[in-house]
Amino acid sequence: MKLSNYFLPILKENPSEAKIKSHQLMLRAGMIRQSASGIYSWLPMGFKVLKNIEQIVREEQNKAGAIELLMPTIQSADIWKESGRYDDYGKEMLRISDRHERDLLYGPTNEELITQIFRDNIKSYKNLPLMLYHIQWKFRDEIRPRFGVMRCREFLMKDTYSFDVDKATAEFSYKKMFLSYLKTFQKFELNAIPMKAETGPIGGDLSHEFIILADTGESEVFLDKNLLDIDVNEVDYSEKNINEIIERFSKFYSATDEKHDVNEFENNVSKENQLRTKGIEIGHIFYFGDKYSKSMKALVNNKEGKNINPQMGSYGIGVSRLPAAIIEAKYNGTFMKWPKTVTPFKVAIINLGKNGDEADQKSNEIYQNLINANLDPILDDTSENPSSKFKNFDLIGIPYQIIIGSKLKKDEFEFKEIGEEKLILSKEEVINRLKEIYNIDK
RNA sequence: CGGGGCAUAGCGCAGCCUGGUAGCGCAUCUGGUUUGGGACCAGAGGGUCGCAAGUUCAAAUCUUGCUGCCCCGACCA
Repeated sequence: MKLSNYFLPILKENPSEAKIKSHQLMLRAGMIRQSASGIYSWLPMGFKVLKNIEQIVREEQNKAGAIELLMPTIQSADIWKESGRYDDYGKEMLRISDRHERDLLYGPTNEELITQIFRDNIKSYKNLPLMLYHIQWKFRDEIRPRFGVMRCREFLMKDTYSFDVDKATAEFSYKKMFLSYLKTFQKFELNAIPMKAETGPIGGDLSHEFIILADTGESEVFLDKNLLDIDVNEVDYSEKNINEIIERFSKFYSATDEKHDVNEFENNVSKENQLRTKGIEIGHIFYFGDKYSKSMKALVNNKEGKNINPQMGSYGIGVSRLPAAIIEAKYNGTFMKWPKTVTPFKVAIINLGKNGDEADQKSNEIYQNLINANLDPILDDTSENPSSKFKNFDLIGIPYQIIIGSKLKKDEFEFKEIGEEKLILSKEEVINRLKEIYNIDK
C-alpha cells in the first residue's frame, strides 16, 4: 500500500476526550473514530489490526477443537424469557421491537441462542463433547462507557460454548480453553495471567479471568513472578500436556484485589517473587453446568438411553478490546511497536527521496520486491518532511522500517526494528531477514 | 443513576464576565523554497458559534428548556 493512496487520518494533537494512552494513540494514529458514546468506527489501519487479532484468536480456537459458526446480533426476547434472564439482565440489555411490536434485543451475549441451536439439533451423547464458537459484535448498554474501545458499548467478542455429558469431561473442555487462551495471548506478546474469578450473572462454580499486566490497568493484581516465565508455545492439546500445564499455573499465587489474600501472598510467595501491579481483563472463562441446558430444556440421550442436560461452559475474549490492551502494554508514550502477529503492515518503507531521484527509485523497487515476497509493506511516498514521517511511523507502530534517503550507497538499505539500533543491509538481506522474522518460506 | 464539567472550522483552543456582524495555532488547498526527528515564505478555502425558545434595535456573549459529549462513583469482556 502506498500511503498517498491510503486513508490514514493522523492527528498531531490529542483529542481532549481521550484520557488513556491507548485511546489517544488509536485516535491519533487514525485507527478509530467515535460515532456515539461507546460506539466506534474502525478506520482502515485499526480495522487491519482488529482483523489480525480476530484471526489469531480464530486459529487458536480451531486448534483447541472448537468449531466456528455465526449467530446474529439481533435475538428474539423469547429465549431470554425462557432462561429467565430477560428480566435479570437489566438496563444493560438493549431492547428493541420490530414493526409487529415483537420484542427483540441486541445480543449482549449468546448462551440462550447457542443452547437453542444445540437443543434443536443435538440429541445424542455421541455428538459430545462439542465446542462451538463465534466472533460477533455485541452490545451492552454500559452506564458509563469510557477509555475508547476498552470499555465501550458495541464490541467484538469471541464466545465459545462447550457441551459435555458430565462434569469431568466438561472440566476438560474448560481446561482446553484455558490453554487455548494462554497460547492466544502469548501470540500477542502479552503476559496474560489466569486468576480465579467470580462467576457473576453467568453463574456456575468454576471461572478464571485472564489479566494482562499494564501500568494503566484498571484493577490491582498480585502474583508470583514465576507465572511470567511459563512458556506454552510448544504445548499441544493432548490430555497429558493440558493437565500438566494447568497444574503448573495453579501452583503459583495470583489474584485481583477483590480476591487478594494478603496472608497467603506473604506466606506462600517468596519476597523477590511478589509482584504487585495493574492489570486489564481480556478474557474470562466459566463452567456453569446445566444452568441453561436445564432452564431451556436441552436434552441428550446418554449411553443408558436416559435424557440428561448437558454440562456447559462459556469462554469469552474481548477481541475489540485487545488492540487497546496491547497498546496499553506496549506503547511507551513515544513510540508504539505492534507484535508482528498483529501489526497492520509487516514493514514500513520510509522514502526520504523525492520524485524520481535515486532514493525514490530504490523505495519503489524494494516496495515491489516486498509485495512479491508477501511482506505486506506500506510505502510512505508523500512529500512530508522526514522528521514528520518519522514521528508518524513512531505513532503507527509498524515494528520494522526500511529508511531510504540520500545518505546511503546504491546497494545499501537502512533497516530498523522500532526502538532498536538501525542496520545497514543489502536489499536481499533486508528481504531475507523479514522473511525470517515473519516465517515466510523462501 | 448521583455529583462535576464542556459544547465556537477536521484537531487543540481564545472570544462570553462588560451584547455591536467571529479569531489564533495545527491540519487542508495553490505557488515557491526546503527535506535524516513534528520546516519556511506568499496566498486561499472552511464555522446557521450543539438545538429551540426568550430578552434586546442588536445574542457566540444574557435567560430558560432540551440534546450530545467528557470526568468522578456504583457496574462491566
